Amino acid sequence: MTPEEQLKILKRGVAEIIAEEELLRKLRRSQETGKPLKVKAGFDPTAPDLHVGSAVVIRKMRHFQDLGHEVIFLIGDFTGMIGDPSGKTETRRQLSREEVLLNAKTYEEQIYKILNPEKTRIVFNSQWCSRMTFEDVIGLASRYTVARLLERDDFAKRMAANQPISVLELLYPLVQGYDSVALEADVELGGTDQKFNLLVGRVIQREYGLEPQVVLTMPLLEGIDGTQKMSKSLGNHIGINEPPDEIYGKTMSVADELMWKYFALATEVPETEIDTMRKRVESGTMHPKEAKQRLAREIVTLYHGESKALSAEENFEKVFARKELPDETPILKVKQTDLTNGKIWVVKLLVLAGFAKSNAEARRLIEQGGVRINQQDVALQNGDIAVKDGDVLQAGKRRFVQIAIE
RNA sequence: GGGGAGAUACCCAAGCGGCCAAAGGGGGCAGACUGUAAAUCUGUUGGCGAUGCCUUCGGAGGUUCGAAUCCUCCUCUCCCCA
Repeated sequence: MTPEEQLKILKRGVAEIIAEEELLRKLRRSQETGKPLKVKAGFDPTAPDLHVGSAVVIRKMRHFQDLGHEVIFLIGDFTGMIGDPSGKTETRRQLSREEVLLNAKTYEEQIYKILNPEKTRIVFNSQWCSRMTFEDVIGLASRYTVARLLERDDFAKRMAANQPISVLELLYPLVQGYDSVALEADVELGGTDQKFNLLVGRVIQREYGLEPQVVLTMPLLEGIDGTQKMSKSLGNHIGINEPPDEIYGKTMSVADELMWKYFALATEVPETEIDTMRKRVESGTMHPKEAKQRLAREIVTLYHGESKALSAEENFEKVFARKELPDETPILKVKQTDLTNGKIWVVKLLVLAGFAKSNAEARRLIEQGGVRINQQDVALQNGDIAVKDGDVLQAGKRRFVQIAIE
């Protein structure tokens, strides 16, 4: 494949390439010398649950792999092990060596749903960071100015809003840049929110006498709430490890306007095909639901295979279109000792099922008409109710559990 | 080093001696409407088998019949000066 053809594939879905000519040059050289490009992307060691949003970058890594390049999956364990002493200790607490290794293992299990294990190198930045002397650190720090660090958008905003910025945070971009030096990266991938850090990497590499990396940013995918970027902590994510029904259902709840972005960034459906669908939906010859079902199928197929995708679709239709009970529901084991004369307090049952965190919350759920047993509404006045094997408890529209007495 | 401002529930933010489990907004959850869309509207959003009780307003003490509100010390943040 010619470098030009490679470039075309790599350009799909990207937000920005800095600089495109440089990438083309690197691709050409790679082909001439037979030396694959080193493509690096960094990941936080604290969040081992990958979702469709974080997969956008990983999918792009896969594209590089398929073109024969070397992909380096960098886990930023060094910074994670230091933690950030400023402000919110909870969000950036210090991780132990064991935790980091455990998280790394979890990453491995997940990324190979996307990446080719044969062509992936997993590295930890503690490998070189922890060996740096204070002298090395001073040397690194002297290569960048505070003014330039403060150019970064969120730093600038926080300065303007009189919010704290720790020196460590200021150092993060430099550490990340140094990673590119240590790895001699040719290309670094990241979300558009990483653009600043990725660019710092170019400057630092040049300072250390290396050819600057090409920076390739991917658009951030909004979560299922449709407004904020997908993230686990915001709870608007679709995890790639979630069961097929969950992935399917969550995808269906994405706003219509957003589904095209999902198609482009989260699936491999050819761009021309996406365009055609979009035109058909806009002209009214295709129902938006139909297009979105295709989307949901595509995404489930990527992580669970086609047959699971089809059964997820069938289940979805059954539960939400026909309002029937799903084929399979999780089992809730109710102990004989929880029952009095075969009865149990509804409120307690909801807590037992994990549908409410407290009795008060369970009460509210019932008062608001969100609870059903075998499709029958339950009221608070029902008090203790008789339950038997096979009864199905439902909270809200999508949470079901089947009771098994033991 | 000196001076000033501030820390309130998941987040933002009002309250500045009792009427405060704490306004308002966001988010979440539930209901209606739908294509489980989105948007919109309504309700709800500390705990307790509960017309009452218990725990919450950065932390620890204190004043008071009574403290988110007043005092003392501590921790953290921001601003101005050096």
